[in-house]
Amino acid sequence: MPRTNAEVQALLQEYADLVRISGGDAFKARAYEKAARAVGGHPADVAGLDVKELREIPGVGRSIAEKIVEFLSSGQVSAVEERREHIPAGVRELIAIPQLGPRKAMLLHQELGISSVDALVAAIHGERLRDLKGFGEKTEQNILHGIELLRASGGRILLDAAMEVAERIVGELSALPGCERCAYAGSLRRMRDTIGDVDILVAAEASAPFMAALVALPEVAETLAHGEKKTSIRTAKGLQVDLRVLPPGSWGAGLQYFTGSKAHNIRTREIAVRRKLKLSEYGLFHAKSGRKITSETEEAIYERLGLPWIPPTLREDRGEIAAAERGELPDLITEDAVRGDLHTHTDLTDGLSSLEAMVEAAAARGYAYFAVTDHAPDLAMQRMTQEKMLAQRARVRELDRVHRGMRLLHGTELNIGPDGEVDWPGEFLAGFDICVASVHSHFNQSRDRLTRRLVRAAENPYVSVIGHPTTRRIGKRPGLDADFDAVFEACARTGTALEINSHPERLDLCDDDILRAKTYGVKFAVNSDAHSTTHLPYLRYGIGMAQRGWLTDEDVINTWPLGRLRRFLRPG
DNA sequence: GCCGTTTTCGGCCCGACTGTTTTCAGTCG
Repeated sequence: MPRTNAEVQALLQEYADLVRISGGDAFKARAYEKAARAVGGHPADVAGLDVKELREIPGVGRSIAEKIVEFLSSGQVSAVEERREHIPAGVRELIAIPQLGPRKAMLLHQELGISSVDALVAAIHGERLRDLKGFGEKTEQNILHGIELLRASGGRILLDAAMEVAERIVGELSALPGCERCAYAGSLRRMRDTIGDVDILVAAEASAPFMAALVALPEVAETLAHGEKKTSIRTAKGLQVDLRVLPPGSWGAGLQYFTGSKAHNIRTREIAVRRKLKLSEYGLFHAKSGRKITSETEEAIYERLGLPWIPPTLREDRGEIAAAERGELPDLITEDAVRGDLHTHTDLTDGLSSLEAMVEAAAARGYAYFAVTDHAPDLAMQRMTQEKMLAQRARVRELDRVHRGMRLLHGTELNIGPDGEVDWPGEFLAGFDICVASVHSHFNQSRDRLTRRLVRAAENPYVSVIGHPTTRRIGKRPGLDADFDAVFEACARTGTALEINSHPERLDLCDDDILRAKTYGVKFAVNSDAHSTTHLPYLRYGIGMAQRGWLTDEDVINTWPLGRLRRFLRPG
């Protein structure tokens, strides 16, 4: 997504929140929210568009277009500033807590003067909430639980947000004279699902110009350290970025060291010690003489430790060293190996892009096949009908004839009901090329019931893929409390694939689940769940998760040729 | 605030669940 679009999206969303908190017109708030989403999913950069061009974005009318133009020219919007004056930023933070919405947040502020999460926790412990109208003991407990959840992410941020910052900084620093190498390392290079801080490495003779360039970046809110070897900043959004400049000869050792994980590095250093060597961020040395053996590339360092190069996504001390020693590292799936996306939406339901635009964007990514899987009617807000689905199918078949290089599959994302049932009867499901089925409601059922529900969905002959199986939303909602071993076993038995949903807020299944599921012999599908053409590239994050789960092409059905995929999708 | 093949007003995605009420407001997907 272009950076400006993301900024405008955040601003419009903030305005929507502020309208809601101040008790303004709910429809007005919704209009801003809708426009925020539309700008976020708009394929072209909004920077440089005028009012007339902006109004062509669906959901953006005169008033919002003018606010966007004001933002583009001055960096702020007076209407937003005005509302910010009346509502402390801390009050808006409160609505990030699950179970706590704008009305309750405003009541807390007005009645108890609460304007931060900390103050809220103190008020709950002082049992001051239960006297408010609409609050009770149970509400206090729910809010506390929500805060725990929010804090469980430990201030870590989502993978895509960190990636965006890191790639932009790497781009800026790479362009400076004297830059021999530049890359991000750390948990971002290992593609963990959330990121604590961003580590950036530069190989250059002189460090000062790079340090100066980092602190001068526009998104820097605070400089935490500014030295010769290391400089740290914090961005306006609270993300810490550490920059280290290494002598070009130490590049490989530095990259290996700062990529981690800590546990992986401990293992590699132990191997070095056994070989009477010493490994540090400066290189691999003879323990006794201190003479340097190598430091220029990661490959050379691993080689001198008697190991093949280990992909960063495996460096978690989960058996990768032993596998490397035996020459049994998996031949990991790559994004290039993916032949098509099997879970995407259009503006027929809650997507932002038309069918035609989604198909164009998929073709541009070089896919051999592409499935359109809009929501089924039990997600009531989508107002789906059989007639709408059949009309879409007819259009998909037409487009399929036009796109000779790419086969289009017509599918749907079904809702797994409270007892494992899905939206439509078998006769209608038989008409789809692919059915993904996902849980979208009743998250708090008992463990037994949730398990039976998912198993029953896997046993449905028309269901080929279980979408975002745990339904977690990072920092917002934990995964379902079900017996997933039973679910994985059922999927293996019935030939139902488990999705690796690539949306940065989901990444579901996550790496640990994938590793466990794989032991049952399950197949997987790495999908974007795109709701806009701009979301199709999310696939890279799902691929990261799949690599962290040690998956190969063979494990993932959407790397397979179309014929083999179709046989897998066949009901039964 | 947006939108329009019932078009410049009067609708706006709908339904369920929870915890608080005693007939409903707030939150969520």
